[in-house]
Amino acid sequence: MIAERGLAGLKTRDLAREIGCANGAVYNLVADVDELVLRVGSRTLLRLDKVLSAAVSADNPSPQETLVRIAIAYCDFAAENLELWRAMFEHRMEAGKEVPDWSVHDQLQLFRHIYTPLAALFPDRGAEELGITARSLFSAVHGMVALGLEQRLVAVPLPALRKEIAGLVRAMIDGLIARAA
Amino acid sequence: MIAERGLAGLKTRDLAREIGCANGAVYNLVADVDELVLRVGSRTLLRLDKVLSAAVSADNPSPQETLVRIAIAYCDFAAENLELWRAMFEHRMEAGKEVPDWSVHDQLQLFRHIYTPLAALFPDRGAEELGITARSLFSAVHGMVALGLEQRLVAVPLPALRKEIAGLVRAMIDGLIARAA
DNA sequence: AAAATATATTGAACGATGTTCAAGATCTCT
DNA sequence: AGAGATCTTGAACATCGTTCAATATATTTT
Repeated sequence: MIAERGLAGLKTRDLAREIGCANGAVYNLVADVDELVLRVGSRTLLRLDKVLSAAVSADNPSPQETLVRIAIAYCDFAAENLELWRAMFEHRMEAGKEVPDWSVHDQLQLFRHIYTPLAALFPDRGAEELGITARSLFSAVHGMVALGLEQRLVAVPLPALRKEIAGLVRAMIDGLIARAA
Repeated sequence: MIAERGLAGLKTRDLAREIGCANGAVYNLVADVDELVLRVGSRTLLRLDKVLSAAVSADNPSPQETLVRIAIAYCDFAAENLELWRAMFEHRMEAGKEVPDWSVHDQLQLFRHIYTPLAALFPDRGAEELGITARSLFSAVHGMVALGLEQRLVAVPLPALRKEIAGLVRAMIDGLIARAA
């Protein structure tokens, strides 16, 4: 239902009807909608993980090229799974509640796709520094994808967006290498 | 109320009580909450615009340095106006409704802070190409600020975030110049 | 096989929320 | 002062997520 109608289009009553049970029966499977959304998010992250792995496994590209491919694959996945992907970032917990550990874990899991090639590029750097760099790289790419796929402002065609992202990643890596030298 | 309790903490009844009028009277000032949020957003954007202007007006920095300062100022503004700033990006229109022109205009207005120094850096490029580059730069910085200020995952202290952003902007510009040569 | 216990399902009801609207109050202009 | 326009009120509506006592089903025990 999220994939078809977006996060805002997910209603427990519609969901119950689609499943074929009563309103209240939804709460036998899930504590509340927060958990439901997070569970869907984890499935989406798992599919994303496979896509990212597949994006580099074919040949053995350089760390730089690996990072570029990861970014492009991320962009493509977001475009092809727009609503599911958006739901993960649009969703906010009910006031006061924390994101459960299993969900945080599933999110952090994906950073290894960025962390590993970064570590190969900068063997001298510590784990914490690499972690921050990985987060920065991801955030920047994520921002470009998020606003690029939002039709609200300037509309950018997907091929142009992919090219922009590739340029950004290459520029960031070059910049990091230059400052390391 | 958005600044204090966040976008999700804005309720029309509380608002009416705070203003000192009946529930329904809110709708004499505003068509619906969507408009209310957008109006608040426009005020926030106006304040942001002033901050960005002030960030470069003192001396006369190079275009590169100007872009770095704009990015840092954007980060600082977001940190100091966290809920108001978040509200602008978290808010989604009611299903089927489009963002009104005056709001889109107020949003696009800010791009000149990025566009102008970019145009100085790349005088040969056309308006459309510059527009795309400006959007990319903004998206990348916005992404870093958005995820950086979100405590959910890895917590990054503000000074570290500012340094990361400055590095990203410099790297992107260097990369753009290198490819232009 | 029957009774007893545990579990699952139902759908009406609750509380919160955005929004509407007829009735009443207030203001404005002649 | 009176007529017409405008504003204000607060009850009522529709739509949500969520709860829960009653009912139905499944499992275990005797």
